[in-house]
Amino acid sequence: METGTIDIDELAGGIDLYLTLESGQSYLWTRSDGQMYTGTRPEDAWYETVIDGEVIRVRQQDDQLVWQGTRDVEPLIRDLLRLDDDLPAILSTMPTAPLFEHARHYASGLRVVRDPAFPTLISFICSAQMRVSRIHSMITRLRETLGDTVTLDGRSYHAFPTPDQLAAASEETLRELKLGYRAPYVADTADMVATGTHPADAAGRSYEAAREFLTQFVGVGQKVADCVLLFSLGYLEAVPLDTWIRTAIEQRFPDADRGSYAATSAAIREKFGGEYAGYVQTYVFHYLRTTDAL
DNA sequence: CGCCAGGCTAGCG
DNA sequence: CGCTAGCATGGC
Repeated sequence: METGTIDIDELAGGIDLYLTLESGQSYLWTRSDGQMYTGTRPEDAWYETVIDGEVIRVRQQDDQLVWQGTRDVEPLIRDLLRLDDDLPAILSTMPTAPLFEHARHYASGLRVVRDPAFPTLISFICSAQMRVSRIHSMITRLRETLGDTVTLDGRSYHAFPTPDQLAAASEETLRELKLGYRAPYVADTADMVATGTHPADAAGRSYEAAREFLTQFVGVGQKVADCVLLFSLGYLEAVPLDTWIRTAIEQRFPDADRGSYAATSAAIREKFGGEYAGYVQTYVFHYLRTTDAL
């Protein structure tokens, strides 16, 4: 086992690990105390996952991120948590309205994640009409049932299934894992990826072309595509229009409602500051979802 | 019991 | 193109 630390003071804008991993962006981590998405901050608990075949354990202790891994996973952590992002610079693009001020203070230290593309694609296909905590349980079941097992220090950890592993599961199996009507979407999309069409191939295209590319996957509309672009492929301008943001538009930005998803999306992207509108949206989403601000 | 959750697809006009 | 019924599941 390798271990190490990352000084939070050296990160521009620091980090709040709890907010970053429990704000409904990433569903690939679990908490060693089993209290994920219960609204409680971990005290001594670790966040744990398997990425690229490596076990990663990380927790926040005072002014450090402490990590353990099957090898030196610090570069992996820096990549996954976007530790190189200059948070103050990004948040300085937030418009000056009370909603944004509240969200910025409420979620101070939250970083947008950079998760691997295939798990993100499947996670957000599963997210349709589903609460955050339940998306996490669905994805955890997929990992524990279908993914590789990797051990660290005598304990087992589970990777998200590969496209081949997920494609090999029947729709019936996926329904037993409580995916509901999303089971055939996941099965069909896993099959597409296993046979050569990869979501990461959306990268490099213009934002709207990348979004269109992703909608070829079964169960992926424009909203899910925006989530993949923002939380995996680094399109920080992508603003997913979910029910929370739609309610906020209705109540606070009614003039941004242009009817279609694409037109409303473009309008709200400007309302949210443009280049980093998706980053801003992630703060607003977490603020709205976990308070009674609406 | 009804309502809602990080929506999408297929079928219709 | 836009509109809508139907779709699983569990917590409140």
